Amino acid sequence: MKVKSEVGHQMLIGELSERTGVSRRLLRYYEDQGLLESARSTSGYRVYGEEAPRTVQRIRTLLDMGLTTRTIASVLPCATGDGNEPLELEMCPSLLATIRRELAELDERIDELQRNRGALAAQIGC
DNA sequence: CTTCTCACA
DNA sequence: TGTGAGGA
Repeated sequence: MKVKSEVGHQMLIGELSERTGVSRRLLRYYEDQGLLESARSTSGYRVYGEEAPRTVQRIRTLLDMGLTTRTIASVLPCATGDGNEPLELEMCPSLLATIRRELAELDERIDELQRNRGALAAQIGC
């Protein structure tokens, strides 16, 4: 058996891109935003570990929840949800605060949208 | 494959 | 938030 370092599946950006369906350009962008990290090969290429595809998936689902990259950068370390559907967050006081703040901003936007909707609907007698 | 920049939706 | 292009 492998007693020492299990290197796992390392990959370059092209492979990570294919496995995740996220463009290379976007993967670099995520790294720029502090969401994704990579090691470098001797030739300067980005090298990703085997957990990278899962990390990218988590980034995608958090973006789909409407979070900004900045927020995701702080939330991501708490994300432990495995590969598929349900993202699981290891809750802690600061994460809870972040989520509550996000909900509050969402409620504010909803209120504003409802006011906009009301004003507009009134114009056609609804 | 890398970096950077400018521009744009 | 995400992309394309051009150049070193």
